[in-house]
Amino acid sequence: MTLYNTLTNRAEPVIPGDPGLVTFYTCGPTVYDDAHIGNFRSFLAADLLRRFLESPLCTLTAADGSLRRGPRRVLQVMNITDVGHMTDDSNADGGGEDKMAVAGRRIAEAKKAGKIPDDADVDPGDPRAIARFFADRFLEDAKALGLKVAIEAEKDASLMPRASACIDGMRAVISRLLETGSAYTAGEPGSRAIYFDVRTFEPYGRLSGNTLDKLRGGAGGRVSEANQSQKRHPADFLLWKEDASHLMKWPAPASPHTEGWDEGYPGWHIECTAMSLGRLVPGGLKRILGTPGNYQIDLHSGGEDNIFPHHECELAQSCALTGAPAFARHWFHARYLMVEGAKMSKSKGTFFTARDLFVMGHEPAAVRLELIKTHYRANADFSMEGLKGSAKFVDRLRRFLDSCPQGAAAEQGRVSDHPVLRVVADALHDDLNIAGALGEISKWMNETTAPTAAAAAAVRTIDAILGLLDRPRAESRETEIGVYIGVEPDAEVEALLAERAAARKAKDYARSDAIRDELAARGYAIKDVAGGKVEVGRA
RNA sequence: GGACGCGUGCCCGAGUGGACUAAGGGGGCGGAUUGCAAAUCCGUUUGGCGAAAGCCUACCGUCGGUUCGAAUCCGACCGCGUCCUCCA
Repeated sequence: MTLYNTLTNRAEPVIPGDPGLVTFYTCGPTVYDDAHIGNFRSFLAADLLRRFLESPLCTLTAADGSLRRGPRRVLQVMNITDVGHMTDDSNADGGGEDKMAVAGRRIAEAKKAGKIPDDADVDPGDPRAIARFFADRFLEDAKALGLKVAIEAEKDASLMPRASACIDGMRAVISRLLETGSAYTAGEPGSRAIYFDVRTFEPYGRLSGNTLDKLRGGAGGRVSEANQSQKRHPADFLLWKEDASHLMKWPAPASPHTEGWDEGYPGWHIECTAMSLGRLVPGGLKRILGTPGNYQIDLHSGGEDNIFPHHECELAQSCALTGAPAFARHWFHARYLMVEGAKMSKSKGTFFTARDLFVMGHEPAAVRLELIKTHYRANADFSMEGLKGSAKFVDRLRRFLDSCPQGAAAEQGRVSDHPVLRVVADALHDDLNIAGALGEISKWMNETTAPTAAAAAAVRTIDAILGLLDRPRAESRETEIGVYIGVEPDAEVEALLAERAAARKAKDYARSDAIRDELAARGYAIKDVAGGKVEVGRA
């Protein structure tokens, strides 16, 4: 399989250290608000890649150049950032208001406005409770959308580590960086800082193209003069900040340089080094700190905005820690999501969280497909029209599978040498060409008028990658006359349906059509189904 | 100023040198079905002529170039998106 590698700016074969086990770190969410569909686009792109790597359809190159067919295991870790980071733009290096504090205010306001139930178990004054609240909601959405790492984390919570639970690891890494001279301390007592010394890491800038000579310090308008002046180089980044006023704080990393320091908090980049290497390298940080070695992970993913500074800095401090020539073999970045042809915007009403869409009645499988169906390296356009198309595809896939004869249990989901699997695999091997694969699947379903048990097996093999058929569906509730899908049965609707049934019986079609219009005006779409019942959904 | 990704038909999106009069989907239009709808199925969707078979004729951001041949390779330009210490 070839995949674009941000580190080298070209599509390259994916070559894991161990062809039977791919280690994959995905930069996860910061849980001070609900994740929006743009966040999920990047997580789902990583999920699609992960599912393909696990598939029997995926062939990878081993380090010795031989080809290895799947299936294989993917050990994927996704962090949850629940340690507040600064909000004050002019003070991005430290200071400013803790994001968790802002989230607390938002929760208090949401409760007042009735958006979150009053009895919701969250204390707006407790940052840990806020983080837990949003982390739980994130996991619900992630599982609904089929993020495999979130589903697995139900059984093994270590796959989605909380930053707040990994502070010791970060402190140990920082202590080591101080010890080896990759980091230094600066500042006045009470607000001292530990910075990474970028000039000690020669390849700095290789990932993002922002090499030290090209960086235009402050071009983003987010650095403060006060902080910049105490650094040895403007690009040096924060590893630790002494700040006893911070809501979430811990003892400083142990070091001769930090004696007598007050409590503080870790910098933005260090958590991912601690959690990725800590969870993905066998033996974890203890082994890395104890025994020198070429410790690397296979894949690292995130959104395009993570490339700089986050991943550049993470790479630098990780390599400084391990002494290895590389940190992640392959860097995978998804581009931004647009909505209705433009940037997501709250004022234009094009800003959606995943749960916004679920509440609007869109099923998770359709949302998932809409978010994965565009190549990860293009700006995808999320549109309501596209979402409808995605829902249709999901329905078509379900109906197709239902029309297949049920083969022997052993046949189901077994790897088969089916022609459609070959063309789908060809597309996905080529830099994860999902749109090409979906086109082939559509064409195949059109051409297959008499599906066999082998076709069912092929669909299951494909769906293990697409992740559509196992998603939760809208609940349906039956009454005497109606079948309510994704909406609550309602007495007024019932009365209208009964009246319409009577009108139709009397062939008073003018009246029956007027009732349909009336229901549409109230936001209900109805359709007559077999057995004389009426299906009621959202318009 | 620097680094990076992208630009395809009404819309979304495959295609990366010859099978492109451009896969697949959506939408539109026509038909089957339905009291009418919805859903589903079939056909159609550059423009011109034609009752029709068909004939002529477009197109891949723009302009150049390479080539027997370009959506595909090269150059310049334009546009969209991201980053240059919050961010997927």
